[in-house]
Amino acid sequence: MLDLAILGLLEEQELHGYEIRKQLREHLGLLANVSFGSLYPALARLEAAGAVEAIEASGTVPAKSTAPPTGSLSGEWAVLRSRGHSGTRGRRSRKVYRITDAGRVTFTELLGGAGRADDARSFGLRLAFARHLAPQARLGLLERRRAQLVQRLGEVRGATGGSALDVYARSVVEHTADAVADDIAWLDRLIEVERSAEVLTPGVPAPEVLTTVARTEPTGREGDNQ
Amino acid sequence: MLDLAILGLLEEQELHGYEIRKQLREHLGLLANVSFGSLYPALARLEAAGAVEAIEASGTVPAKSTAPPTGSLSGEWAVLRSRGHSGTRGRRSRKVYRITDAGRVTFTELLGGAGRADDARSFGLRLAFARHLAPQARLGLLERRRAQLVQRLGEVRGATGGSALDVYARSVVEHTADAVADDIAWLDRLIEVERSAEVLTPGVPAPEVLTTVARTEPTGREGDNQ
DNA sequence: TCCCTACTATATCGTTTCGATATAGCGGAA
DNA sequence: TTCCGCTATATCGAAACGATATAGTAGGGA
Repeated sequence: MLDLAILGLLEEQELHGYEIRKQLREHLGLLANVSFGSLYPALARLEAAGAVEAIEASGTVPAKSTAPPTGSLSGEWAVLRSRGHSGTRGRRSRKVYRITDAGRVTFTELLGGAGRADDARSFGLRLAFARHLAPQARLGLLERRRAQLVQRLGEVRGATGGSALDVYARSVVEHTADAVADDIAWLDRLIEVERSAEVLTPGVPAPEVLTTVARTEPTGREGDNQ
Repeated sequence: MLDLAILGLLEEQELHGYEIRKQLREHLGLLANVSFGSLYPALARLEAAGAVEAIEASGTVPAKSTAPPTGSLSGEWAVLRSRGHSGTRGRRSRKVYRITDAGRVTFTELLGGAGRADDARSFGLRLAFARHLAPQARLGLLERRRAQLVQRLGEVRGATGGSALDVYARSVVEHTADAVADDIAWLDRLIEVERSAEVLTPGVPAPEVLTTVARTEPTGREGDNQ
C-alpha cells in the first residue's frame, strides 16, 4: 500500500524520505497522511528488495564508494554542507532514493491489483497513478471499485433498515452510506469519461503500460476475513 | 479503537466474538469492517485487562469451575449442545463476554478522547456511542472534529492549488476534498441540533455520564507524526 | 448412506502501519 | 548565547490486517 505510493512518486523524481512524506501530504493530502513510523521501514524494505536504491546526496554525487557506516560521519556531512544545493539551505544529511528497473516492475504489479487490500486508500492511490495504466485496465479498476461499493452499500442499507439504532448511530450510518453513494456517482462520471475517450481512440494500446489487470480471484468470498 | 467498539456493544448486551463482528458489520457497516485477526486479540486484551469477563455459554451457565483447557472438551460441548438455546440451532462452543465495572470506566474514558487517534473511524465510533456522553461533551466532540476537518481541508486546498497534477490525481484530490466538505456540512447540522436541544434543557447534566472531555493537548502540533 | 458445501465459531501467524520518542544539524530570534 | 522551530532519519512497542488452520453442525444431493 505504502510501497505503491513511494514507487509512484519515485517514478517521477528522486526523493528522500522527508520529501516523500511532504509530497504525499500535499498531493494526496487527506487520502494518505503517512507517518514516518511507516515510511522509513517501507523505504528500508523496498531498498532491501532491490526496488529502490539510495544515492548519497541530492543530484548525482560520486557516491564516495561504500563509506564506513559508523565512525566520523562529519566528513561526509561537511561535503554535503559545502556543496551548493538547490532551494532552501540548512539541511541535514539525507538519503535520496531512486527507483530501479525491478522497482518499476513491482510498481506496475501493485498498480494492477497485485497488492491485496481494496479499501478507499488503496483505490485512491491506484487511481491517482492511473495514468500509468492502459485505458482498459483503468476502466477495469473503476468498474471493480464501483461494483464493490454498490454491493457494500446494499448490505448496509439492507441490514440497517429495520434495526433500532439511536439518533447518533443512525446519523453515522446514514451519512456514511450517503458518502458511499457519492463515491459511486463520482465513479460513474469517471467511467463515462473513460468510455468516451476509448471510443475516440479504439484499439490503440499505450506502450510501456499495463494492458491487463489481475482480477479479484473468486476465492475468499468478498471482504470476509479468514 | 476496537476496544471502544467492543465495549460499546457489550454495554448493551452480552456477546461472543463472532456476534460482535456481525453487529459491527450491520450497525456500523462501512465504518468498521473488523477482521477476526484484530477482534480476538482485542477481546483477549480486554479480558486480561479486566474490562470484560467471559461466561461459558449464552445465558448464565454454572461456569463448570475452571475446566482443564486441553483434554476432552467433548464433555463441555455436550453440555452446551444439550442446553436449549435461544434462536438458531447448530453452533459450536463459544465464549460469551460481559462488560465489567472496570470496563465501563474504560469505555467512558475512551469515549471522551482518552484513546488517541482522530481518524474518521475513531470519530464515527465515538459519535455512534454519543448517547453515553453528556450534551456538552457531545458538542465538544463535534466541534473538535469540525475544527480538525476545516484545518485539513484548508491545507489540502491550499497546497494543491498551483501544482501540476494529472487528471486522475487531481480527480482523487478534489473528490476527497469534496467529501470532507460534505462531512463538515454534516457536522454543522449535527452541531445545530445539539445546540437547539441544549437551549431547551439548559444546565441539566445527565447522570452516569461524562460531563467533561479530555481536550486535545497542545503538544505535538496536530496530525504530525513523531 | 455418504459426501460435500455452507455456516457458525475461535485462534494464531507474519506483516504492515501507527503513534511516540530519540537524535541531530542548522538558522534565526530573543 | 541560549532556545525555538524546521529539516531529517531512525527505532520501539502496540495495534490491526489478511491469510490460514481448526472444529463442529446442518442441509442437500448422488
